[in-house]
Amino acid sequence: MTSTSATPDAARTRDLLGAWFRASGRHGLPWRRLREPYPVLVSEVMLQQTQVDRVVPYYHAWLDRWPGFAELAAAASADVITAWRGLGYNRRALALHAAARAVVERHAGRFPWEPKELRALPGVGPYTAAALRCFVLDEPLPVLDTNISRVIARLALGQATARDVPRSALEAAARSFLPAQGGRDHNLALMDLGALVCTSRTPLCGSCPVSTQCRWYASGRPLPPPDRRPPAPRFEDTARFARGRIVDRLRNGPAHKAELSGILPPRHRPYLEAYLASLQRDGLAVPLGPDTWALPPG
DNA sequence: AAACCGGGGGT
DNA sequence: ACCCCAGGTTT
Repeated sequence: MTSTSATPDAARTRDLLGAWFRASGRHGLPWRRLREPYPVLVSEVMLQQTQVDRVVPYYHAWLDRWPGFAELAAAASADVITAWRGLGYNRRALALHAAARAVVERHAGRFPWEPKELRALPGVGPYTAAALRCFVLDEPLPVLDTNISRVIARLALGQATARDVPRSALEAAARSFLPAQGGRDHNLALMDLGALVCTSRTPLCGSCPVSTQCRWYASGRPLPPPDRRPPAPRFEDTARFARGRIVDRLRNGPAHKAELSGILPPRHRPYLEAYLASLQRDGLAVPLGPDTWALPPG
């Protein structure tokens, strides 16, 4: 069939995508094309649910302070949490710290590339494990982040979003486009296309290098089915907001419970004990005395 | 499968 | 006001 085919041609799609990537990819990102696992792991964990532009300065500061697994493993938890200020999802900082210690202590400083051991590192799930092997070792693997998932859902499956597509279907479709060898530039191209052109809200199909291959474009870009989740509560009313406030105060040093209560909106104050217990469970706070709390020293 | 986990920027 | 983001872990 021709360009009116119902399904994209894999080789043609790869070629068009590759040419676009060489001309328009985000080649300036500092973690691109590095072949060592440490800086790539740092970038990947920082990029979990945090946008690229905000990660860049943190990435540089982090590598400057802790240039390798050994240095990070030797750091104090409190310093790691403090350096994470502003990135959000503070448990990721602890995971990265614990992963560095696992590499040093459990794997004798040798990065565990075997999938099972890789996935056992704290903070390394399906995406990050595939990303590390693909971007550092240049292996042809499906790498399904939110951007690539959306591109594959549209291009290969004709869906407006990846929301209702089973992961197995996304994997199979992504695999069908992979080159026989390599794969780093291919997946980076898909990722950049999703970030720069095939965006979630207002995709720029007029500027898309693979619109002629796209099933979603060919079918007139049908809208996604309506999302029928209940509306989320105001962020200021969530435990996440209160926990974030507490951790941010502890970054300045130990604090008495009365002060911690004072920095919370009144609506949260009855739950201070519960918030502190959950933070202690997560390793983000420890009691110093009966009523004084701090970041974990270890 | 669903809930939980922060914060900032874009629209 | 609402959406989005180089997800992972726990239940």
